[in-house]
Amino acid sequence: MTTERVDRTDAGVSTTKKSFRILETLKTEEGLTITEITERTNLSKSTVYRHLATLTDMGYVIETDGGYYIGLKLLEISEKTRNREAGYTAAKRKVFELGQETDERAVFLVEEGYEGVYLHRYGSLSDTMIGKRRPLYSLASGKVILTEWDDDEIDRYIEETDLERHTANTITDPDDLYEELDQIREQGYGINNEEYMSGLCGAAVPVYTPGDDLLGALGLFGPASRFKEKSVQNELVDRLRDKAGEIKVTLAYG
Amino acid sequence: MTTERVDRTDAGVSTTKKSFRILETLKTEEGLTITEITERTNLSKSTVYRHLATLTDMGYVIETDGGYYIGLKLLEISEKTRNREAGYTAAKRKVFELGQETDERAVFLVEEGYEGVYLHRYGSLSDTMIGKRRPLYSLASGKVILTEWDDDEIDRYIEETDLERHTANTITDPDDLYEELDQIREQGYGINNEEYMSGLCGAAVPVYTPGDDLLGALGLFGPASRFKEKSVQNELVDRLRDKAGEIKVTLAYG
DNA sequence: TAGGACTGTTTCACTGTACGGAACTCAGCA
DNA sequence: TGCTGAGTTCCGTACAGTGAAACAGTCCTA
Repeated sequence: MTTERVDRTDAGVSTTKKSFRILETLKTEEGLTITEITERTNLSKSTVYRHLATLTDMGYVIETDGGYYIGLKLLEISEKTRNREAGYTAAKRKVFELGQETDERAVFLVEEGYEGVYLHRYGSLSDTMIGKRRPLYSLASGKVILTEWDDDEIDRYIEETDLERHTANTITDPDDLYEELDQIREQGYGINNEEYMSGLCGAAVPVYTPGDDLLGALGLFGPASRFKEKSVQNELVDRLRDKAGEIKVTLAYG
Repeated sequence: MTTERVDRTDAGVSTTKKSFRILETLKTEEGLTITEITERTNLSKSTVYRHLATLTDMGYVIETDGGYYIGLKLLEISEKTRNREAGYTAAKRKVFELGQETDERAVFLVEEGYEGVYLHRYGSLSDTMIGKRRPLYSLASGKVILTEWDDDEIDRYIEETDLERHTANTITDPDDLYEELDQIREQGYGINNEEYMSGLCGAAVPVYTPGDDLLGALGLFGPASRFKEKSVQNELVDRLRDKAGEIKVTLAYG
């Protein structure tokens, strides 16, 4: 998965892994009891009890009405990552503006470990995508990020990633991907033509720092019915370009 | 170290604590090397190495250019907490609108463990407050939350909290706090009169679910110079009330 | 009201493992 | 060619994490 991954599974602390296994269990199902966690993790009841005691003691887990929940203290740690770059924070605001102005879903995506991670988003209230990881090759924003890498890096990416098919339109052939990236480079934006989920299209542009380093990708997506229109695409791309430019300017001149 | 630990939490896993100690070290200082973390944590180098190996293996920590960073995978877990309640997500949008419309800093605060935690915020790009914890009694939004508790709970809160003084205006006397809460209940909003940081004032209103449960508090804050004006306060409070109402409506009718 | 069926909590002996120190590799540099 | 200071690996040992089982509550049902 990640680059230059050395096999050091031997050197590790399995206790920590168990704690995180519990946390991840609580991520998918909140409000579980000790015995429920026990069933889901294949750990013994006393082990779960002890780990939860530690985690609640530290404030990372909260107990309410006999159910365990992930505490807000983790926010403090993870939020740090969302503000590592000043541009990330600037992007947050632009994502919001994009969403409000276009009434489409807007996202800001960055790469980590050869995957796309949503850092910011504007969209429906029911579902958040923040922190979710998606394959770069099947997203407009992901492909845009790929275009910024040099050839060696892209080769390595393709080698380590299997271009899994998600829809009929997913790019699964490396040559097709190279070609697609060339086109994106040429036109300056990427399009997702129902490549990750059928019925869902998107458009994205790269975001640069004042020093012209890649910060991430700014994207809009919505139902294919709307996004198929070339005129709609053009309008959205123009808007995306404006916002990406504004981020750069914000960073340069405060 | 020595024998005879007075730790009451005898049931716990200290290994997990060590892992989190490393994570918290990386929270305050990013990009540290193994030896730097060793110095800061009083753990042995091999221990730090082993913990980092596990954490990077799980993706919670990222190694780049010999420096260690907190990975975005923690976002996936912590973001869950920010969306536990549908209202939290609705509040996010309203915070943004408030910020845009008033050009002041806007926040949405909830309570956890007798502390106020910022869930959402709109403000300057340089500093994020999300996840930060503040004493309830010294914030407009915090006091608003306190008013919603019954007397027993407030008594217990005051008993367990020492009303530490932050500025000349901080409420440090329990009786004064009771009185203040009464006033807030009466007028339906809270004011922070430079009680946490001198020069900084704020206003806040409670946010309710359609079932009239307290969701959190919506607040605006800014320099005392502006917020001292009664007319300004009234205008901001009106706006806060509108937005709080909109959250309720959104939850009720989608 | 007793008893069953659940919880969560605690105890305890065992043993697996996390630990620290030291040895090792490796890179940069004088 | 050493020297320094990184990261990595090794290893014996202490001890902390472990699971099973016993214990303590609580809520039902009969």
